[in-house]
Amino acid sequence: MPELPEVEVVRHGLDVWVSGRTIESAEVLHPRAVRRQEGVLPDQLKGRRVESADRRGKYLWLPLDDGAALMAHLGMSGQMLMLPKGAPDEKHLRVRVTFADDGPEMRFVDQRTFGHLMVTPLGISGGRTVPEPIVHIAPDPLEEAFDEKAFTAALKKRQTGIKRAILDQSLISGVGNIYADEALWRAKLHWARATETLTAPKISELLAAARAVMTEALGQGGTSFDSLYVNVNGESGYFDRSLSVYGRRDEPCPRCGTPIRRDAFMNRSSYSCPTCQPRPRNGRW
DNA sequence: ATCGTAGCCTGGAGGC
DNA sequence: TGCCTCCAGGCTACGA
Repeated sequence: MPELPEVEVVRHGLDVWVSGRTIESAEVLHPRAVRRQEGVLPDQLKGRRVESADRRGKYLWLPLDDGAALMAHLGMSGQMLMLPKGAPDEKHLRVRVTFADDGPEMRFVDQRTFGHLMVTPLGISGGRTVPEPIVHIAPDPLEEAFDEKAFTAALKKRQTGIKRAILDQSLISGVGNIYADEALWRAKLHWARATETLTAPKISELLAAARAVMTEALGQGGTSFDSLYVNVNGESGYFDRSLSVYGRRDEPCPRCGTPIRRDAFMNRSSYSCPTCQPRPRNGRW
């Protein structure tokens, strides 16, 4: 499941493989794979040169030489793959982009179709140039532009639980269910802890934990539970071995040995240690 | 404005 | 064996 570290691995791969290349054609094989302007995307891409590959949170984009950008969100199962021309099509191939040279083509493959591509103008947000549709999302914690004081102030104003808050991309971007659980465990915070009860030092500790776990995951190529997350060469990451709580129901807490619990949360799961992360008396869901 | 939830989607796992 | 239900979960739309 691609969160910030996984998307960064893909971004880096695209930067290496497509920067400076000129797009020859684009082919859309599934209508849901392109949002807003599926019919014109091929025309918008044809003949454009890719400048680089950029990212904020879980969004990545390729700035183009006409000032627009090809933006991608991988959703749950999206992959960006580089493959030689003529390689057999994947079962869930959604978009194919070919280049005006002999190098590999770029493919957007997505089993569950939660991901999408889009050609969009660029705008300004948080001191950076980003695609217009995502100017509302906050900087991610690995960005220079991330403003810890502003984040702390905004967080304390929220009337909700801490996990719900850090999954809100308008407060902090790039954190998904896996790294939220890992960061909360490292900071010894229960997911339902009311945001307004957190002190600035505790928020700072949580942020440091989020940065640390995501940086470590990046160093191991990201987290792959199944074949759904892979880099541009189709290779899995192996940070799943280093996860402390996520997906480890009933396994011992690496810190104290208490069996990890799984709670239902927002129609999905939260993993935590009952001893290190006691349930707050006045928690919020 | 703020907060919380349903629904989108496919395929693997597990129950019967 | 095959059918059924559950589960994974980021984001948008929408209701309170």
